Amino acid sequence: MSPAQTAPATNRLLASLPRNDRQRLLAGCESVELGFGEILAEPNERLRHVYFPTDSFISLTTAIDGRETLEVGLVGNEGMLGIPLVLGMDVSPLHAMVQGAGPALRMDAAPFQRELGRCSALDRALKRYLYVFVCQLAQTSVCTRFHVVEARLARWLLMTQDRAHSDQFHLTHEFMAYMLGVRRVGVTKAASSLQRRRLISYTRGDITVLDRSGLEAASCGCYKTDKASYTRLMG
Amino acid sequence: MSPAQTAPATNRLLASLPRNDRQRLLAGCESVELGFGEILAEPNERLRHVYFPTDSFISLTTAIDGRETLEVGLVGNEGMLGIPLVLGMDVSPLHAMVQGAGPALRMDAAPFQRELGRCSALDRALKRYLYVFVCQLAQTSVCTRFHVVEARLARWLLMTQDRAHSDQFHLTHEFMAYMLGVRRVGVTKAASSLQRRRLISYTRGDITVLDRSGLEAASCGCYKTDKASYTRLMG
DNA sequence: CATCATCAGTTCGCTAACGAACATAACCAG
DNA sequence: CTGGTTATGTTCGTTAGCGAACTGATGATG
Repeated sequence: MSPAQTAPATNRLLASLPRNDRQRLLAGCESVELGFGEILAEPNERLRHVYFPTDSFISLTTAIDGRETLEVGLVGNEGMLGIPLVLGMDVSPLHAMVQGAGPALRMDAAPFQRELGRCSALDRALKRYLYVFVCQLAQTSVCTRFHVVEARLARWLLMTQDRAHSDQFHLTHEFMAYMLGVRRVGVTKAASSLQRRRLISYTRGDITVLDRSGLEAASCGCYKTDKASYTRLMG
Repeated sequence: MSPAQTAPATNRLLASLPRNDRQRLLAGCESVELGFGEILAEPNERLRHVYFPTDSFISLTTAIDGRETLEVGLVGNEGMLGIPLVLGMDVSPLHAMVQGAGPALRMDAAPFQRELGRCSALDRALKRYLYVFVCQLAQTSVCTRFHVVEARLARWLLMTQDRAHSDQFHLTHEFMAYMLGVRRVGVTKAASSLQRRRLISYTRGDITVLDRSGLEAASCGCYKTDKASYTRLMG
């Protein structure tokens, strides 16, 4: 098993901007290395930075009643962490935690907001991204309500694989349970079923996607729906 | 039983704008009467108008697999239908259906977008509203995942009452089941429990809230969370 | 007034997921 | 190699909600 696809270590949102704008933005960014489990935002706290993942990705979750948790969004190199700033708000409504360790570009909130006001290409791109984000959030709500754990897990693995730019990554059942808002036992059951079906394999947190199209078939339609809305809108 | 609270027949979003801006906007609006069940937007179709409910309210839903449905947002006189236009997109990702019949102000999409570009107070107000909307959408996801039908129904009744500006309104179990994404039977069970507890009463779709604070206690914390984020951000 | 449609209540068997607890198994550090 | 920690597997009894079907009641309509 080779480490599969290589990651383009750029942020696609930034890459889509006109050269001048992009370079000015990059000049205002610093490169940082995000570590697994690092908390980048907490609900009702100020957002001090925005992050453009290049080869890392970040999980957005909501907690409730102290115990229960659910992932409501995932930010990889197709996006940005810090969406509220696009709306002129500097407080995060969500938890943001690093799920895939790796490099990202970081910019302070204040200069970022100045750039937003100045650079209409950036503003347009981020509005578009926010729109897609909201679509996917709505989709996730319904999915979470109606689809069984195995299908939801399959979808989640595909979304993760997309952002990891690799067919293998390290995540435990415990962690996935947290993201999907189910018991660890529920993930174990679903995952071992997917493994029996030779769609994935794993040992002690090392997950490999063996059969991507099989996994798509095992997932609910929500994965394809999300992907379609992304490509339609972000090209 | 008196018809309870009287409705302020204004749209609060518009009311919050500076006099000049407000009057220019109102000049561009026409008054319309929305009928129950009327469809104002369909997924992947163009938004031809925005609506500012004055004494009506609108349900935003997502469907999945053709059958299953879930309400993901509710727009009353505190808001506006047509949020994608704020992001420069003219396609609705959601179904929008009139849940509470009554008057609203309507504006064509094109002049609305011109106003958005011109009037920064409007732009700011709508961004703020969108932010609140996203917060509530995330909250709804988790709520839908973790809370039992009876608590979710209680929450939903409170949200509806807020937008109906009255302690009574007309909606069948069937309809509520559709909004909550559960079977009609599930709503019947939950509603009759709330009725036994003297929190509400109903016959053939005529619902009366008898004990609002009791209903708040019966609901999950999500109602208060939503309300808090609304008042904190929109004043 | 008779009929029909709508709305609400109830039942039955079933399933996905739950909470709790315990059982392996792999890896890690001393 | 040993004991501790982490990751996964399994079991047991319970529960909320499901699909399907049927019953009763209230209003509206002809």
